[in-house]
Amino acid sequence: MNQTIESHNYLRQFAIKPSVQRTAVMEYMMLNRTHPTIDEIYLALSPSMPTLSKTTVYNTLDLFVEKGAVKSLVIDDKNARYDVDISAHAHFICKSCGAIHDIFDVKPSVFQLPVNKKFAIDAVEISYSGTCNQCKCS
Amino acid sequence: MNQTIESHNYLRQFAIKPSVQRTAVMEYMMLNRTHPTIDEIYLALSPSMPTLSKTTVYNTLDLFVEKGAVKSLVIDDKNARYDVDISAHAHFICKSCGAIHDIFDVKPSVFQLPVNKKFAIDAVEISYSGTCNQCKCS
DNA sequence: ATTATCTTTGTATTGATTTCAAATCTATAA
DNA sequence: TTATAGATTTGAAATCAATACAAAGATAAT
Repeated sequence: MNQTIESHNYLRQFAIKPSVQRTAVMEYMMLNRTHPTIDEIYLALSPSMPTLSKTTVYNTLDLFVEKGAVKSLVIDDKNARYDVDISAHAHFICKSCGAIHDIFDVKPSVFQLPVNKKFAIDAVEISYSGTCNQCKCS
Repeated sequence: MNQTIESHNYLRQFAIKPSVQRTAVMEYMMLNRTHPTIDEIYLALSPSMPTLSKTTVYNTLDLFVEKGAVKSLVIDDKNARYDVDISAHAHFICKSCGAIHDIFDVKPSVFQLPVNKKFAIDAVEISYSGTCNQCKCS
């Protein structure tokens, strides 16, 4: 399968050994760019991989984050979210329905890391919140 | 006590009825600007208020956030954090020790909310992460 | 003083995440 | 091929922050 090969290669780029489980998780991330939770990934893959364990999904995402292949988001206070798009962009969470959306039209300078004498800053997360139109109009 | 009166007045400004518990929590927040967790607040007040319930601390902070007297932070994936400083500023979390620090020297424009057709954006949280000097040098 | 309302409390429950040891898989050398 | 070491996966149990909820207590108005 084409997608499988793509996720394979992507994993290799980050020095991640592509096991069946890891490839399936990465393939899911690449096809579903919805900032999924562990549970969503597990529930989506479980039918076609009945032996998959949720612990494996936790382990796998931890590894992906450690290797820099995906970013973990803390925007949602209920669950950890994961983003396969590691480019500089912000996120919006609808406080009503919980959906998370990308916000790309943010000035690049916003993502510049400030220099600080007390801390070595190496990452920034920009999280907007409010209500999405769908929730607003219902 | 002076601090008690101050927190009293502060609560009134946000239309929060100042009960004994609410005043104690707000007083703690004003004297300890360390972005405490629910547990930290509870453990700090518990000795002098033996009947205090942790549920009350949860209820109280929920109310404070709802009324706009404090901001809740999602920067820490382990616990909710609360900040009595509601002015526009960013935060830094040390991934080693977990401490959270204010970052004030961020350009004000960074806190401007983008206009978006799909969402009504009404808040932004800017979270930096890395390692603090204390952790780096030990 | 009585009643209605608001607030606090404690217990029980939920649910995400972690821990951990056993089982399974993979790669390589003998 | 077979043996073996190392890496990965699995499932069960434990942890712990957060929530739900109903009873108890406090407050304010009549």
